[in-house]
Amino acid sequence: MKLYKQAPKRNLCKRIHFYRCTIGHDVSKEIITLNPSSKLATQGDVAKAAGVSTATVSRVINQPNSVRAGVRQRVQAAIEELHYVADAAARALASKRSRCIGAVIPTLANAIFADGIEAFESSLNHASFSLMLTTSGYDSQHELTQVRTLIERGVDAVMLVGLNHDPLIYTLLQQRNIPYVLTWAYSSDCPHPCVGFNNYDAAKLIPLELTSLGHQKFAIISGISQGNDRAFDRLKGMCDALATQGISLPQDAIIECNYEIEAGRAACRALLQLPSPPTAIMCSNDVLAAGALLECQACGVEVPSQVSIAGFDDLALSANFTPSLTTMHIPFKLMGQRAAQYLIDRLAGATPEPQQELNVELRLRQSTAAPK
Amino acid sequence: MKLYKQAPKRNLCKRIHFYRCTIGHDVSKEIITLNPSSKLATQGDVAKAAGVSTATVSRVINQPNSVRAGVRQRVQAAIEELHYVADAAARALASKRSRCIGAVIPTLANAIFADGIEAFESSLNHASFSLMLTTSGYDSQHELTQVRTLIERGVDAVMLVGLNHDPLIYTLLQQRNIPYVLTWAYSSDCPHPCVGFNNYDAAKLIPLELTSLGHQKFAIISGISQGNDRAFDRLKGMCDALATQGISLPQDAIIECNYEIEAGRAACRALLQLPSPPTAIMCSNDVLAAGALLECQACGVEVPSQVSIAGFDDLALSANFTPSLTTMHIPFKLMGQRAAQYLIDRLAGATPEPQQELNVELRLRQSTAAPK
DNA sequence: AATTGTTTTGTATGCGCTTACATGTATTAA
DNA sequence: TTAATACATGTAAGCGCATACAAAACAATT
Repeated sequence: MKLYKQAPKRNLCKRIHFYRCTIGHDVSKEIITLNPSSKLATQGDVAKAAGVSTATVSRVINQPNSVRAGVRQRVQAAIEELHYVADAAARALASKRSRCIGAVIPTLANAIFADGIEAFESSLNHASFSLMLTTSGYDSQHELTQVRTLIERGVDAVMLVGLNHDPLIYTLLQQRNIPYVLTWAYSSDCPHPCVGFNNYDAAKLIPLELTSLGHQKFAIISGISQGNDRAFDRLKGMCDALATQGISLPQDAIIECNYEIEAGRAACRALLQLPSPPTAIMCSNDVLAAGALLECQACGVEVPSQVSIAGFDDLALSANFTPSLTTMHIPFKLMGQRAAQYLIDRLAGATPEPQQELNVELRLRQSTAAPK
Repeated sequence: MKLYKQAPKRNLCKRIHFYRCTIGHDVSKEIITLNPSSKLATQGDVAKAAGVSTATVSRVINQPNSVRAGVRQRVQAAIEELHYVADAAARALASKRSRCIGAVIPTLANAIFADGIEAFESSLNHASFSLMLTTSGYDSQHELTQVRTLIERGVDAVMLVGLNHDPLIYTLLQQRNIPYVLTWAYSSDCPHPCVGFNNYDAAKLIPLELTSLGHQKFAIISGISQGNDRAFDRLKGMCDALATQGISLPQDAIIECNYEIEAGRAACRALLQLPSPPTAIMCSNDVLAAGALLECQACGVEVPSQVSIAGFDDLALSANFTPSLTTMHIPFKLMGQRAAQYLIDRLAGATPEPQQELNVELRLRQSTAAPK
């Protein structure tokens, strides 16, 4: 009995060799034997051990090249010897730099922000910055609270998602001269530094593609647009592009809901039940599109023959559905890297390009086709 | 034309009322007018303004009850007046407490850790702690590096995922008396504080359920077990439980791969092509199970009639597939809350229960059935 | 009113580091 | 060789706060 129909194209997997690792395996090379009750070594201890002043120790750590090689090595040896670790609070107090960068994202759920944040964190790490991450739950007042918290924590810079924020946030940041960058969105006339893409323009591409396939009856499943400029812009982009094609959507063909798969399903269900159901459903996010697709599967509605579905964001899942999901691909990883680099450069005193637009790409896949 | 087959059960969505919010909308009530070039107010400024000493200002902030009401109000007024914000670095230096808690998780992708971390962060916030989040990429040496970084940052406590870590991590933490908690796993004989569930025991339930349905030919798609105790335990649990049923798996029926949907697909493809393909595929994670399910869909293999598929983690998506995915439900949110509470209590000087086991629950859904 | 005990407030030190400035040493040019 | 210069290192002053201890104010008791 061979169930399988098609030949494999690749082999991403490894065969197992298990029972070889036991819990508690030891991979360390170095065990420090230090009296836990004894005080931690300070810069002064290192200085004494190396026979130099604390200023020299500080220089070895912060500007190694300004110390002669012989002295530097002696200090470094003492640092190793004493397991010296600089006290971050003291450094921050004296230098006025915490080397921490704060970020406020709407949520960690759905992996919508995962790739971008992971790249952001990784880039910060490489530049010896740490990430202080908070979530706002898509609530602009909570976002303000979180920014306040980050400022109190003494972060050197802040990353935010979207263009639309309580103006007080900018006031607070500017007052303290804290660099910040907006992400997940871009606008050429944005008065703030931003790294992202134009949600409005990107969203326009989807209905244009679908009308060129011959669709006339549309519906939209959108995120809650109030307080969410990305959702708002995507929705407006879709509507405006339809308008250029002479199509205006009835109110009941547009549904706003949370970015949850169940919500996408429910919205799709409602749309399919309309007196005159759409032949194409555009979703402002892949989570919603996945919900719509799954709802169609659950109800036996054929995609794309009975209804076309398009998403936005190109999550990892989307290419793997059957039918695979047509969606807007966003270079999230690059976005995270660029946002991090912007802040790192700013903190280094440089003046990097404040508005950076990223290219998006409509990935046409199986979930969209000409209507019957 | 009515495409829709079944009646809606709920309406999670809101109708749209858009074009009412424009980018840059103003939701703030307070605009601070402060000379950006002027120095930020310090405790001394507040003290002067309120006619008290800096010690009193400090007390108003840290132990309000120890200050008489009248004085306290005067100080608070001065704080407001001057927009005083305490300097976190100075506080940390003087008090030896940063009120930051560090966490190292394997990855942000796939939302595997999202719910737990979000709850963790939220709980910390409520107790005035901030989260410093880093990722290890499932690499124990990188995890060690990240823990070192967190320690250097002066975090008050640390959260880790899994039971199995480089022993040096414990040494470093214990030396400095930094509380820590392990999560996403639990073992009654774990020598470290942990909040989680027994991956081994939980995993056993799945093959037992499937054998009771009559399955005899199994395959497993596992995460990479080396260096990942959760993956290892789940895999071992499944194998051991099968062994109790007199079933031993051939080597080629077990595939380890990364927690990526494409990897799950590829693994499933390979399994279905075996000379004697399984009637049940157990996946140690829902991402892999989703990949398996989607691969079956893509190839026209019927689930569960031709092959049963089970997952682990109960991600939001899993209940929404068609067929819906049988999987192990884990109370991730609760886990995050409990882990945070443990650390908060420890830092408050209490001695909370060091080992906390959470209940898991096998959610039987449509993707598993008796074999033909 | 005097005494004792309790609560509230002030004084002053130091947390551990960075950095401006002073000092000392090596290098170069004249 | 000497003076001028560049470079390396040391000295010492805070950074802004918490907190031990001292002092003062207040309350309770006699």
